[in-house]
Amino acid sequence: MKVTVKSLAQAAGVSRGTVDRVLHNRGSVKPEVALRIKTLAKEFGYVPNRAGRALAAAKTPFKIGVLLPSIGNLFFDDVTVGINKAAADYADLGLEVVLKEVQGYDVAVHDAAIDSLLEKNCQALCLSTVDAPPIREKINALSAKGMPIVLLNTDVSDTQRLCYVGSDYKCAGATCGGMLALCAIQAPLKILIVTGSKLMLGHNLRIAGLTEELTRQGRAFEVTAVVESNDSDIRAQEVTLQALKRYPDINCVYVTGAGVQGVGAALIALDRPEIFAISFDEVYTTKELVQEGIIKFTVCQQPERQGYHAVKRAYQSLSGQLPSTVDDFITDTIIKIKANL
Amino acid sequence: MKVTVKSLAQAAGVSRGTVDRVLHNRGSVKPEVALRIKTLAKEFGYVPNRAGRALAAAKTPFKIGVLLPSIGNLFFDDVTVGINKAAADYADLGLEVVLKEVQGYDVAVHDAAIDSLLEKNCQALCLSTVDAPPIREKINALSAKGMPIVLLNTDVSDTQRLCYVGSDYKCAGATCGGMLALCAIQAPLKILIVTGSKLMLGHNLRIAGLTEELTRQGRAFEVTAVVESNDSDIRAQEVTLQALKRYPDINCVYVTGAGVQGVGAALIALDRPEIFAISFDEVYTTKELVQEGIIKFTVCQQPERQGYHAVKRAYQSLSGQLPSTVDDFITDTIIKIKANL
DNA sequence: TTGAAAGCGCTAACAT
DNA sequence: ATGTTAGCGCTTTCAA
Repeated sequence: MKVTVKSLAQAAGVSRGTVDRVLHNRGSVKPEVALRIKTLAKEFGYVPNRAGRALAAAKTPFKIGVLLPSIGNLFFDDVTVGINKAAADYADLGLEVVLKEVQGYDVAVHDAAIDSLLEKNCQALCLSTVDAPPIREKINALSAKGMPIVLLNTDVSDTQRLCYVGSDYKCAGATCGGMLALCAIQAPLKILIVTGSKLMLGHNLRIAGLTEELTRQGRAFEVTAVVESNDSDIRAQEVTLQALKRYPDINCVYVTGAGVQGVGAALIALDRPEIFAISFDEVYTTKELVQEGIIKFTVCQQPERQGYHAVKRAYQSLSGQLPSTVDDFITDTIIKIKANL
Repeated sequence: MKVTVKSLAQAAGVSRGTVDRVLHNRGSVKPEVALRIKTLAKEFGYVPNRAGRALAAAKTPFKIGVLLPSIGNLFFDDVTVGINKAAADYADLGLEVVLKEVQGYDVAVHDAAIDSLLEKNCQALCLSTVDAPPIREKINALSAKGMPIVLLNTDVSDTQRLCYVGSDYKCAGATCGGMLALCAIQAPLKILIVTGSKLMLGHNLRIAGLTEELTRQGRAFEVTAVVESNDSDIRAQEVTLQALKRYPDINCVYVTGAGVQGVGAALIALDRPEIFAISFDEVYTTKELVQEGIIKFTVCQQPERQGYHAVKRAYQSLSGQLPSTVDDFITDTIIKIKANL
């Protein structure tokens, strides 16, 4: 027999209104009654019916706020596509998505952006944000109040969030290592690492993943130099040029963050097509470089799925479809070469 | 303003019952009235509300029939997982999924299986079936009657189906070619092709994709032999052993279908780890062979997503969410090596 | 051939 | 603090 608000009300000997109030912690219910109803709901395994709620609350949809540092970062275009698809898929189930886009990773900016989403009465959040104390505290405070928070693309350490939806950066790095081992340039690898920032956890994990996997496979290699691009193409080009001139025996370039186009420009300028360059993600310019053979392969993380599933998870949580603890949603680590781009 | 059955009824000057009858072609409506209502619905861009229907028709759910040749074929395990997830996701929106599993690709068996799904009053079908005239005719006849039919994993030529959900086999083959070119064994490639069946379109496309890509990249290669495994591991082991003994200079084995484990067994038996073996999909035994380094990489096709999306598409069609023509859903071509398995 | 009314599960406004 | 009621969009009787 199917468990509904009605059947719960009957079982508890109260009205449906009371059950509804208890289920949504709206107060104005005698604590003992509330407890009884909650117990019953758990016992019978009550799961709210989304169709019923969508219909009843058509004019008060669930509001999910999404924060993306997407301004000036083409990577997030695909994430946004996924978010919009989820929004469309769940629109007639009573979902409204508010998207807040910011530029870069300034803590104060992110902090303010989250506040602005809260002011708009969002009941759940999907955040692609920075791993900094003020943000961490805000996430934990909101979580403690019962707000579902999904961390998207970038996790924040030591937080009680609903779940993380994104890539396994270390696996992505290891995959690059595995590919390098497989592709077996004859000479020992002399690697130039062009990283976005030494402060970005994801970038560091990609580096660790690479070196660990090369070591695990017993491949001879050396990290000749590590330079920072600050995710800027101009800067990436400059530091790559410098490093390649200074260390002429470098035969592999590993680009952990943005700035891929800049690295490509440097390789073209120096006319060193024999250098084995690899990168992450598939923004338009990176695709072109793979097509041209400048970048040999790029390791991707299904950004569209990340956007879609972050919103889906938040919606599921709000509509009470989720168990109390949920697994993280780790997207696949996808190797793209010319042929499957 | 939102377009509902009610608003349509008002606009047409009839009752909601009449509009409903027209929208579902239930007859018993004067043709001119029916036409007027249909025109209005199109004009106003009416899209049925899934929540409303789910609630009203809770005891008469949409019934979607799924046919899989999954008995004895581990590949379909993941497809089934996806199907079940979709079934769960849409259960409270009034979806019921009937799964019919058969063994192999016998036309008569598949034909009968489809009939059995129809007898159970399925209103839409997801079929992973054979490309044979009787099946083709049945699909076209049902499609003509307005039944949404999704072809899953394997397309059937010359059919008017709703859409195809599955892999791009040629791209998968080309991806293998691209990887071989990248991985650059020094000597010219001498390839043994172990195909499932020369009658399977997918297997043939994988072969064509490989050779075309190698040619495109100007890679020296030769297809030394092509043998058939009939997707049986025992047979695959036998024919692989024979071929490798007969052509000792083969340095690459390309397994287009099932029987990967058999090929692995042959390679282990002959102790020829230097042979560059590649395969498709990631059934348990294939994963093990990749872990062991016997298979260098395997190219996968997201079977779980295929199952999920086939059901999702069929549901969307039944619930009137889809435009008149829909794109095929082509899953990604995914290279898996030891590190990202 | 058509209309009217009931009800699916839920929420919100109103009444007690 | 609790109960009652109306109604969301749709389908399905039952009448007419």
